[in-house]
Amino acid sequence: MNITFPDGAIKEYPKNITPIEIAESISHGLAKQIVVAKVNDELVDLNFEIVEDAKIMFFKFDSEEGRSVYWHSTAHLLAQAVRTLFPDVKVTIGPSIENGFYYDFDKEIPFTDDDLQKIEQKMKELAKLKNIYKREELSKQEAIDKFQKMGENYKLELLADIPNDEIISIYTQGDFTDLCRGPHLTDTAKIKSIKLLKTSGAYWRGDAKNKMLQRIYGVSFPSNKELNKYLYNLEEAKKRDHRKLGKELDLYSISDDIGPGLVLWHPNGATMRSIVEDYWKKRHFAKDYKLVQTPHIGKAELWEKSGHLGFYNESMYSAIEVDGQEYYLKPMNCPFHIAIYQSQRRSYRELPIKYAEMGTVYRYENSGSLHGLMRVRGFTQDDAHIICTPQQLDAEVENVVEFSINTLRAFGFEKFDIYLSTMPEKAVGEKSDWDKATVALKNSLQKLNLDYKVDEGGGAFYGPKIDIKIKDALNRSWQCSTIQFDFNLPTRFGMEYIGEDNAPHRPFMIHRALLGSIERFFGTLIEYHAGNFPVWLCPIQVKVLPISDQYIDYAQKINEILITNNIRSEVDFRNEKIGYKIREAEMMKIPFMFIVGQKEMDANSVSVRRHQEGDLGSFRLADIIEKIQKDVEEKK
RNA sequence: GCCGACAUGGCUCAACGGUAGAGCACUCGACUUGUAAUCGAGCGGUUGUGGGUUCGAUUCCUACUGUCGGCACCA
Repeated sequence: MNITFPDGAIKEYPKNITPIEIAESISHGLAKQIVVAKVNDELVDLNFEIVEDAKIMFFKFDSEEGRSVYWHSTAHLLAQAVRTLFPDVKVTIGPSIENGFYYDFDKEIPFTDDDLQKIEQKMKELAKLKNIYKREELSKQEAIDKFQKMGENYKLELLADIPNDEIISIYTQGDFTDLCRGPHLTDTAKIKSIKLLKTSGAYWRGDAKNKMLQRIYGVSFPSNKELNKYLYNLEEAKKRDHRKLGKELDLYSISDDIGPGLVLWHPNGATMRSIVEDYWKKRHFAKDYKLVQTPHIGKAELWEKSGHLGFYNESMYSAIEVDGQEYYLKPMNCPFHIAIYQSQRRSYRELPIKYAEMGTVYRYENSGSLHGLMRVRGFTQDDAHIICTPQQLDAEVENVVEFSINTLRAFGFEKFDIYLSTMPEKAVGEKSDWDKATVALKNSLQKLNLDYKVDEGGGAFYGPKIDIKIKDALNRSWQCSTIQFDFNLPTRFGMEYIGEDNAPHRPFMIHRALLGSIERFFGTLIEYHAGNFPVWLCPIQVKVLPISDQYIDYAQKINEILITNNIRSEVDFRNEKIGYKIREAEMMKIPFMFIVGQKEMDANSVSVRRHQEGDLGSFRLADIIEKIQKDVEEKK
C-alpha cells in the first residue's frame, strides 16, 4: 500500500497502518509532536487505520488544524472534570475557538471562580491519567439509546437534527463519553498546560429565546512556557485597551452623570477627531462628494414612512413631544439625505449624486452591549449616500470600495477582515437588482485584489453589503466600513430621476460609511497604535522642556515659533527636574521633546528627544520644524 | 436585555461589624536642575444611590444605577 507525503515522496506501508505508526517510522520526535493527521484531505485520529493508497499530512500544535484538535480535546477534558465534580450538570457543546476552547453546561447555580480553580485542578489530574480518546461508531438509534440512558437531553436534541441513516461517532476518555465528530488527540496526557480563563452565561444554540447555559472558557498548550507566553501577551494587549489609554492620555471620558454610551471628547481627543474629520472632508471633496448637514431630530411621520418606527423602534430613543407633534432623535441619516435629493426634480444628467455628512445619530443600544468608544449610544457616522443610475452602478461601486480601503490605509491600517453579505430569505426588492448589485460588489473586491469572506444570506433585508471589520487589542472584531445597497428606502420615499426618455426612473442608492462611526474608529485607532499615534494625528506634537526657570523665556519663544508653523506644541514650565518632565512627556506619548538649556540658548538650537527612541541630539530649530512638517505631510 | 463579577478621595490601590490608609496628582515652600520620578509640608474621601438587619455598617442583606467579562443584539 502506497502512502504519498506532502513533498511528493511515496513510501510503501502494510495495510491497516495508522498515521502515528507512519510518523514513528520517520522519527520518534515527529510522532511525539504531531496532534492530528490528514488522510486524503480528511482530518483523522492518529490511530485511524489506513486501508488503501492514500495521501498523508501531519499537523503539530503550531498549525491551525493541530491547535483546533488540541483545544477541542481539552474541551472534552473540561466536560469530564465538570461531570466528575458536579454530577448533576448536563453537558451541551464544547468546540475549539480562535484562542482556546469553551464548553457550555446546563447547571442551575452558575460556576464560581472557586469552582473554576477546582475544575482546572481536576482537569490536570485527569490529564495525567493518560486516558485514551477512544472513538466508536454507532447507528443514530444506538446513540439515542445511549445518551437517553445517560440523561443527556441536549445531546438528544443535537442527535434529532442528524439524518437517520448517518453513522454517529462518539468519543470516550476514562468514564466520560461525548457525542462528537472528532478527531481527537490520542490521549489526555498530551495536554500539558491548562488554564481556565473565564465563565459566562451563553444561550443554548445561541438563541436568546432558549435557556441560558453556563459557559467556561479556557486555553491549553503543550508546555507551561507557551501558556505563560500566552498569558503575558494577554496582559500586554490589555495595556492597549482604548478605555485605559483614553483616560491616561486624557482623550475622552464617559460620565454616569451625563448618561451611559455618551462620549465627552476632551481637548486631546477632540483635536485628533478634528484632524481626522478635516482629512476626511478633504478626501471627500476630492472625490466629488457634496457635503450636507442635517438636523438631529425629525417628525414621527418621517420615521413612519422610512420604516424605522416599524423595524427599528426598539433601538430608538423615545419620542419628544413638541406642539402636539412627536419627534424622534435620528438613528440614521438616510431620510434627511433623501429629503435633500427630493427637494428638486432630478435629471439623469445630475447623477451620480453623492451626499456626505458627519451625521450624529442616537441609538438606544442594550445596556449589556455598551463598550467604551466601540459601542455607544450617541455617535457620528461618516455617512454618505450615493444615488445613481443602473448604468453608473458598477463604476460607482468600484470607486467607493477603493475609496474605503484607501481611507483606512491612510490611517495606517493594514489588516482588516472584509465580508460580502448576500441576499437573505426575507428581503425586499427585485431579485435581478440584488444580483446586479451583488455582482458589482464582488467584482470590485476582486478587481482590487482583496481577500474577503462571503456571508451567504447575511445581507440586510434591504440590500447586499460589504463590511470591513477591524480587530481590537483583545482580538474582538468591530465593524467599521460598510457599503450597503438599499432597495427599500428609494421605493418607500418614491425617489425618482427623469431619464433621457423623459420618463421617471427609480435610482439605485448606496449607503456607505468608511470609518463607520468616528467614536468606534477612534477606539480602533487608539488600540492599533497603542496610543503611539503618528505625528500628524498627535494632539500635542512637541513638548518644550526648559532645563530650569532661567530658560522659560527661550522655551516660550521656541513654542511660539512652532505654533506659528502649525505645529501643536506646549511648554512644561513647571519647577521640576528635567528627568521628571521627560518622564511625563514620555508617558503622555508625545512624539517630540525639545529640551532647552544654556547650551541651546547659546547656539540658538534645541536638543531633540524622540518618544520611545531617546536623544536625537542638537538641531537647528528650522531643520527640526521642517522634519516634523515633512512627517505630518507624509502622514507618519 | 440575559448570566456572573465588581463599585473606597481626581487616578491606582489597601483596610475593617465600632465612623477609612498609601502612592501619584493638586496647593505651598525649599532646591535651579541636562534626557523616564529632588525634598518637605499641606489639601482632599464618610467608602456609587436608596432601603433593610444591627446598639453601631463603609464592611452583612436587598433593590437600583454604572463598569468589567461573556451571551444575545448590532439595517
